Amino acid sequence: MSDIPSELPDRAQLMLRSLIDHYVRDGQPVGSRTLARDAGLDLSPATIRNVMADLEELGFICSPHTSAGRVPTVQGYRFFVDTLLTVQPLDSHSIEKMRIELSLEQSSKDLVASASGLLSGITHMAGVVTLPTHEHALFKHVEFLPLSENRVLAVLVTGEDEVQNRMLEAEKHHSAAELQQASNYLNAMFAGKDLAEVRATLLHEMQETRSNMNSMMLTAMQMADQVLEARQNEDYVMAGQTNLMEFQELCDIDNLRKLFDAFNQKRDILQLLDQCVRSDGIQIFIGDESGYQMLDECSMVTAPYSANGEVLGVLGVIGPTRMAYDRVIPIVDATARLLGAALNQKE
Amino acid sequence: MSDIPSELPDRAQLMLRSLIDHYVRDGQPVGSRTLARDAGLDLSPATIRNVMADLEELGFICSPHTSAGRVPTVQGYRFFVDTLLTVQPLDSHSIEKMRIELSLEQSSKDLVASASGLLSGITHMAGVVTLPTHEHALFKHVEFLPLSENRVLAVLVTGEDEVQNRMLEAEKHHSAAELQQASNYLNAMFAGKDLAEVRATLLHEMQETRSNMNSMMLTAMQMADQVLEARQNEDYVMAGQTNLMEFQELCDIDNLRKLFDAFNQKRDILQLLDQCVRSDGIQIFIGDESGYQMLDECSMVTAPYSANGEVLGVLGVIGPTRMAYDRVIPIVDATARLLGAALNQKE
DNA sequence: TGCTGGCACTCTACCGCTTGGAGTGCCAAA
DNA sequence: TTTGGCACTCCAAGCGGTAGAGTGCCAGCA
Repeated sequence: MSDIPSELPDRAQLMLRSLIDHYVRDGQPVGSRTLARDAGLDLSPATIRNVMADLEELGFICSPHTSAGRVPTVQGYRFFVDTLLTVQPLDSHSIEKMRIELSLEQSSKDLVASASGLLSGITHMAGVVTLPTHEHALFKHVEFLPLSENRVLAVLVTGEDEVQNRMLEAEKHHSAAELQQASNYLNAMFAGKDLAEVRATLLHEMQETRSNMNSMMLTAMQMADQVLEARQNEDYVMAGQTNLMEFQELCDIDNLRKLFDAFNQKRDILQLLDQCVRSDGIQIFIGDESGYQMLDECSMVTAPYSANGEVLGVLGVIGPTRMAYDRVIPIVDATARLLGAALNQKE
Repeated sequence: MSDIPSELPDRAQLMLRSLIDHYVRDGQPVGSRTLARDAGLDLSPATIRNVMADLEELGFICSPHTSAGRVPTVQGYRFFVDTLLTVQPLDSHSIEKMRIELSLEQSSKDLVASASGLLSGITHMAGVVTLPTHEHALFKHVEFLPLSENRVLAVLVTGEDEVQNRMLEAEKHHSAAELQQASNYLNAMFAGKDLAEVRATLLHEMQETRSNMNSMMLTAMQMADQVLEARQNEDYVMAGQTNLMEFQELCDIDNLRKLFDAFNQKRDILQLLDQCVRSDGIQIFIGDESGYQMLDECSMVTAPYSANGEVLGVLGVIGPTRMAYDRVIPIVDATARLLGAALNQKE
């Protein structure tokens, strides 16, 4: 639609930036007079109005009604974020608070919760952090315990003492001794190996050498396979949802309900977050860019976090479209790095 | 304050009941004309007004302003619930839905989630179910696994294959063999015993016979003690919180936030639910009776649920004060019984 | 050509006023 | 004891007027 957005005159860019600054600060449509006063351009309101008309034509701003000021559109924010934005360095107080909070000795699940709490606490919006995938965690130990009938409890210890339980249905009842044998076998074979590698080896072995295996080995492998198969428990931890109720523009009870339902449902949000794992670096969805109606009035700023060079998950902030991107981006960025570091340290 | 509430004339009782019926149905203050038409008393509005004045004096109803109808007060609802209410039998469709949902084979945690979902689904309000306490569950099996440094992973299997992990900090590093020995000892000693009994025995033994124990036994007991000590993970599962957004009277964004914060915080709600465990049977908090400000506009209907004659937890419904108590009470009651039965069946 | 002041215009938010409807309380009569 | 009647009160909604904010356009100026 727009002809030469990249060649938008400096003056117009400056004005757009100033307008967004203003609007983010106090949520009111910004008029030409205000902008003339504060944009630092030393132009009369009339001139400002001319430029604003141009910006409106380009789709970067619009006015709610004839005699209101202008408000940034999604495209306006997008242009701002992509080409005008200069991030504000994080204030030392916040960063210190984060560092301390995330350097406490705690399980990775607790770390994730802390990170989520920090994000929401510092930004006064909603924080969200996906649980780290264990794709590349190390197999450390597995233990099988007999339960009633054919059920077997599998306890899998990975990487840095992360523990997971899983209930398996076996084909027949196994005694504690049999199961002990099976786990010994697996532990001897796989300890210290990468989980993905373990899985691959398992599948391969089961296909290739099936006939050569004794029944104990086969049982062990089948059960291990079940344990590893079911580990796709994608999930996230969210904090500060209620912060979003403070924002005027989100206070439509109907939309608020859709939003909170989506948070509880998790499916859509997970799908969205999933898109952010791949893009390495900050990813931003502004307003309806997300494609989900309940997020039409919201923006989401995310960053993947990683340890040992492996991306483990995504974290981010959800808030109103009218958010201080220049402040939020470094916060999300820093949190991702600190969380990664904290998880790394555990290894 | 009121002199002879128990001797409230039949006619007045009938009117209060009819007024509450009306108000619950459409949320508007009820006037004398409406009541004259529908209360089935064949009296003129003027007479109705006289009686209404009495009810107002007793504190059972009040009018928002001079020329509005009357609205039940908390005391009005209380009197209604305590002495006027005749519960409506549950429609067979709902009860069947519940029975099916809760008879599926699932872990007790999932059962609790299902029950919570059912409560909110059927009542269109928020459902809440505390996790079952395991106080009286049976000790089945314990397993210790060595992790890094001095940490030990304890896996406790109770009653009907409920599994719990716990991370322990030991005083020194233990080998897998040592830990195996310890768990063997405990399993032999306590398998099949009541958890509370196990705990008591442990404490007793550790005090009395400390000097006679070998170090393995001592270690085993200390660790077992740690495992059982930290099992007070009171928690609840909630569903349908967003249903509450549909109610006009709760739509004050400020109060809504306080409410949702309380739901997330859990502490206050847990404390309230805790009061309901003791009272055997339906317990109802109407409006500010709960003592928590964020629940001033809400009522809570709860019932304890139990299996094997032991109370395991509480479940209930949270909704606006203006709720159909006669419909909600049997739902809560039935859910408690069905959940208890489902948990029972697992044993 | 670009900038500016001036001016007419538009729209919202707010205030005060009026009106209709709903419901009450009280009183006198049945 | 019940009832119809009546005066009264209050809210909600509609209406007109006004002030304020902001716009678009235009003619004049550098």
